[in-house]
Amino acid sequence: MTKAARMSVWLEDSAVRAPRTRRSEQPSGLDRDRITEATVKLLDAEGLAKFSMRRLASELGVTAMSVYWYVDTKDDLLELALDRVFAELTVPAPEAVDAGDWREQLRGLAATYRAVIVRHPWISPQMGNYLNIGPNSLLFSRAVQRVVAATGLSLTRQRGAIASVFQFVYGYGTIEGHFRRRCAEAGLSQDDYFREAMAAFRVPEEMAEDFRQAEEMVAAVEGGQTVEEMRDADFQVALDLLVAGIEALVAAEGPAPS
Amino acid sequence: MTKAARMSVWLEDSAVRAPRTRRSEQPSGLDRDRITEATVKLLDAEGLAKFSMRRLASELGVTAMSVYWYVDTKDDLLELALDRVFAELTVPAPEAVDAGDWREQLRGLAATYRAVIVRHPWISPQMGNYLNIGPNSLLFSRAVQRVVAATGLSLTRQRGAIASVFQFVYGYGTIEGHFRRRCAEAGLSQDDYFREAMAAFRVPEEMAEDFRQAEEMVAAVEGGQTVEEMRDADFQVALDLLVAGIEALVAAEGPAPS
DNA sequence: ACCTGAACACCGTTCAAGT
DNA sequence: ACCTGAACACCGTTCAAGT
Repeated sequence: MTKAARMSVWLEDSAVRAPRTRRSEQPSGLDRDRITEATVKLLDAEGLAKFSMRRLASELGVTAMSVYWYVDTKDDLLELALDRVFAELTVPAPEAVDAGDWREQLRGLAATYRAVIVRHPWISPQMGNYLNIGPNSLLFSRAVQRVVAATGLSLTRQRGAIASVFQFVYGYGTIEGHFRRRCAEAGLSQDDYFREAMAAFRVPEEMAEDFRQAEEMVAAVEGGQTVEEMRDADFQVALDLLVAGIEALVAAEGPAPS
Repeated sequence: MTKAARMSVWLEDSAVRAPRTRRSEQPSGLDRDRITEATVKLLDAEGLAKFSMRRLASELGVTAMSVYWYVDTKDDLLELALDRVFAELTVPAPEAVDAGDWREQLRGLAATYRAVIVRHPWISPQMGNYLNIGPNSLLFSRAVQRVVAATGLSLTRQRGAIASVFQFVYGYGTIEGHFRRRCAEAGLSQDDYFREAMAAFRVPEEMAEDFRQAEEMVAAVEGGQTVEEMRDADFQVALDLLVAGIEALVAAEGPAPS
C-alpha cells in the first residue's frame, strides 16, 4: 500500500521540526501565527485567485522563500488559514447547549456558520479540500453534534440531519459569498448588480411560466426590497423547513427509549 | 456607473464575431464544441488544479494560442464546460412533472444533481463563480421550480424550499466529490482512506462524548459497511427530512387559495 | 536557526506575424 | 479566417549559499 501524502497539517508531527513559533525575536519577526494572520488578511482583501506566496512574502516585508521555513507548502498554509477563520464562529459551551432549546441552538449555529462563510468567500472551495480537523473546526463540530443529539433523533439519523442543515448552510453561504465578491469586483452594489444581470438576461419565452419566482424577485427589488433582505428571508424559511423536518422525523421514530 | 465586465459567456453577443463553430473543415478541425469536450475530459481526468490552456492545447494537438480564437478567456471556457456537464442531468419534461408526485420528482432531481456533482468534482467551485444561466442549467432550474410549485407552497416560500433542498445537495455532493478525488490521488479506496484518516486522528478526550456518531461510523466500516453505503443512507435520511419539512410548511400555510 | 538569490518548470494572455 | 512564436509578467518550489 502506497504511503499516502500527509493528510492534513494538523496531523503533522510537530515535534519533528522545532516549534515554528518562537517566543524570542526572529530576525524578521516571523512566526506561523503572524504568517497565518497575514494570509487571512490578504485572502479577505484580494481573494484566493490573487493570493500567492510571493505576494504574501512582500506583504510581510520578506523574501518569498522565508515563509517556507514556517510552512511546508502553500496548501498547508491555506489549511491553517481555514481553521483560523473558524475561530470567528460563535460556539456555545456544552453546558450552554444542554441548557437551551435545540431549535434555537441550531438556528444560532447555522447563523454563525453562514456569517463566516459569507465574510470569507475563499473558504468555501477550501473546505472541501481538507479534512477540517483543526481545533476550531472540531469545537464547532462538537457543538453541532451535541445540539443535534438533543433533538432525540436516533444516532444513525443524526448524521443525515446534520448534513441537511449544515450542507445547506454551506451551499447557501457559498453562493452568497461568491455573489458579494462578484459585485465588489464589478464595483456595483448587490442590488445594482442584480438589476444589471436581470436586464441583460431574458428567460426564454417557453420557460417563462416556470420562472415566476424570478419575476417576483425582480418585482420585489424594483419595489425597494434589497437583495440581502430577500436572502435573509429565504434563509429563515429554509431553517423553518429544516427544523420542522427534524421534528417530523423525531415524531416518526416514536418515543425515545429511556 | 462603471461598465461591468461581461457577466457570462452566455450573455455574449454571438453575432459580433463569426459563429465560432464551423460546418466546413478548419485546418486543425477545431471548434467550440470539440474544445469544450476536451476540456471536460481533461478536468475529469486530472482535476481543476492541473488544467491549463497549454495542457489543453497540447491535448488537441495545437498551439496554446489557437484555442483563443474560439474562446476569449480560460474563464469563459470553464463556464462552457460547466454547462456542458449539466447536459448529463436527467430532467423530466414539464408534462412529466405535472403527471407525477412532487415528492418522487424532487428526490429524482436531487439524485441526478448529486450524481453529476460527484462525477465531476471540479464543477463545485465553478458553480459559485458563474451565473449559471447556460441552456442546460436553465432546463434544470425550470424543472426544479415546476416541481416545487407543485407542492402547493406559496410563491415566496418556494425559494427557501428550493434552497434548502438544492443547496444541501450541492454541499453534500461537493464533499463527496472532493473526498473521492482525494482518495484517487492517494491511490486508496474510499474505505481504506477513511480507515487511515481515522487511525491517524484521535478526537481529543474531552470531546469524545460528543463524537459518538464518528465512533459509530468507524465501527460500521470495521463491520464491513462501505463508506459509500453510509453516505447513500445519510443522503436518503436528509431527503426524508426535507420532504417532511416541506409538507409541514405547506400544512402550516393552510389550504391553498383556489 | 533562519533567511536569501538564482534557477526550474510552469502559468494566462498580448501582440505581431504568418498562411 | 485561422493559427503560430516570441514575449511579458507572473506562479510554487528546490537547492545551494549566506549569516
